[in-house]
Amino acid sequence: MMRWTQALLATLREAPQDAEIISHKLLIRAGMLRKVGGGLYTFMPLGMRALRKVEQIIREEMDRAGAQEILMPALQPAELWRTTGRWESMGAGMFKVTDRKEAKYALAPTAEEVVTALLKGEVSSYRQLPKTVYQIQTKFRDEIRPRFGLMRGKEFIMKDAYSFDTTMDAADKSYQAMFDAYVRIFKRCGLAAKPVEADTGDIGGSSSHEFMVLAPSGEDSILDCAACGYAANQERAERQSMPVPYQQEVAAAEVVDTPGQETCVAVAAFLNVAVNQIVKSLVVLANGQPVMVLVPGDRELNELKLKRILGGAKISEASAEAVAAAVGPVGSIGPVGVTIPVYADRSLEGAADVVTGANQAGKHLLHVSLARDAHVLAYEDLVVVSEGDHCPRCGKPLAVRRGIEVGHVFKLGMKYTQAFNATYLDEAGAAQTMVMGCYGIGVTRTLQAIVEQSNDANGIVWPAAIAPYQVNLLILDPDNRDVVARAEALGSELEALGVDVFVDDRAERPGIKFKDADLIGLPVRVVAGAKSFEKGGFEVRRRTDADAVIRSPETAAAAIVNLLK
RNA sequence: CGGAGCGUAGCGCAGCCUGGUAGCGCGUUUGGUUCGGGACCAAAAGGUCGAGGGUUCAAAUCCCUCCGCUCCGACCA
Repeated sequence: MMRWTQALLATLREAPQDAEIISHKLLIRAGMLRKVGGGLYTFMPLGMRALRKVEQIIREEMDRAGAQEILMPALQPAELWRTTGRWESMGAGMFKVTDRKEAKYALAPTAEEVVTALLKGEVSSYRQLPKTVYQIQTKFRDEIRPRFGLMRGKEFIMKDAYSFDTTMDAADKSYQAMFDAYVRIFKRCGLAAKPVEADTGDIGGSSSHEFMVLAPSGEDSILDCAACGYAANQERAERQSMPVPYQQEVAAAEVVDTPGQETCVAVAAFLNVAVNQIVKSLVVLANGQPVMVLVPGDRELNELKLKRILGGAKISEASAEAVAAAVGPVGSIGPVGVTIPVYADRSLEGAADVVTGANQAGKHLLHVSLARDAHVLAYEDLVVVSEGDHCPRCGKPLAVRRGIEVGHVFKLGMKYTQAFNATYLDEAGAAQTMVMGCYGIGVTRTLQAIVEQSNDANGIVWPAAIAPYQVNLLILDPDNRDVVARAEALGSELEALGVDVFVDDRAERPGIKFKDADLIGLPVRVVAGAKSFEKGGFEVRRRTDADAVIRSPETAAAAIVNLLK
């Protein structure tokens, strides 16, 4: 039984001005979180208890899925990172430190290298596989912009798990086991988390899913098909491409003056044609070499898709000078007559009467047939999928939603095990490379996502499984010995039944206690006061209920336990 | 890093434009009246005005430099 008068707890009537989203404001106001610096927070006692609840659920489900908990150091020798080349490729996102002997270390942003080196040493036979290990540990990332409290911090707590298998098929099973565990974890946390297809990013590997909590404040966009259940991160989302309508060759390409018209919208208006009759030509650098990409004039290029098509090449923006040197002046470039490689979105396949830049300042070409007038290396899905596009599976329109990424599962294949030469001997005594998967949950982010998804105008509404305490016992007349004695008796009875009780024993007016109880958001509020006893006992109310119910001292504990189920 | 804004008591803010005693609300402490949805009265504590430099008789206020924080874009659990 924790008593407020003894707790390190202060609620705030107003939110600090640097908190932007509701969950951040509420965690600060409810005294659960305090800021230390940008992207750095202290968990106060109440917040700490909620965090431990999330961790415990994760532990239980990881263990249930057959994973084993370990703890690796957060300080990782640079040598390990050099083995995979990520010492360089992680770039500025990784904190690097140097010891007194000038040896370099990474502050763990993740642990593929450490765990792969570990399993390489521990596993030598197929008989020892599969193995999945996990840890719950502080991670460090030098985020360009920490944001929204715990949502994106420089330091955060992550559950990271790693699976090692003999074959791709076996690895798929391990992946599925983790996927299923994630579904259970987020469900037990009271979160509606949606698995969506995702890009693998710098971690690499063949496929991955993110677990997204839908929220307007989320940083990711998700394409969602209500008809068939397809869901994907916008970075990854595909679409059924509808060919642009201009399929008939009508005339030879013809140069027209378009003075000062540089954007697709402007050129379309100037020439009095639809924006999607304009072909948007972009030049980007792939591993430093210029490449042209064509998309319909009303579309955006998805650089990640281009990157995949180009075999993982580093895509970067080309300067206006570089574009001018490669093809022509920015604002008037096009694929006709260029010598650099040209890729086009699938929807442009067969486009035969479109407008492109003429690679001369202030001039465009009418009636361009891509097949006749340009040399397109490949037609691929290259655009950012947006609201209303056709679902790649069923063709129905897709909706765009915002999401908070709370978990991410990856099939890594042999990217890391190959780099470390992490092999085992198969039945025939031949060395084989282990197949790997990795699985992350942002624990601190998950905690905040729970608050983001579960609150009302008065404060937090903790799901019972995560709440720092289950019961908030308000003693309205702390000077009344009889009231205090009966409240204490109920508290002890509840604790004996395994219910965590928080007691507001402050000498404050009732209104203040009610407001604070709503703000802190424990699942059940019990009021003990002279008035409640006149009415027959304790007032019991769930955080989500409109009204309280009177329970006699004899029946209160059982009734409360029942409410918590 | 690019763009925008902010930095004055624990929290929320005013004062700055037009230089001259550092203020308000909440919170905190003490006393009193109150007491079922953020009471009232009285008294009090609490401030390197983000830092450094400059202008000036005089700087929270004007100028310069730096630092920190927040928001919008590229990174990600």
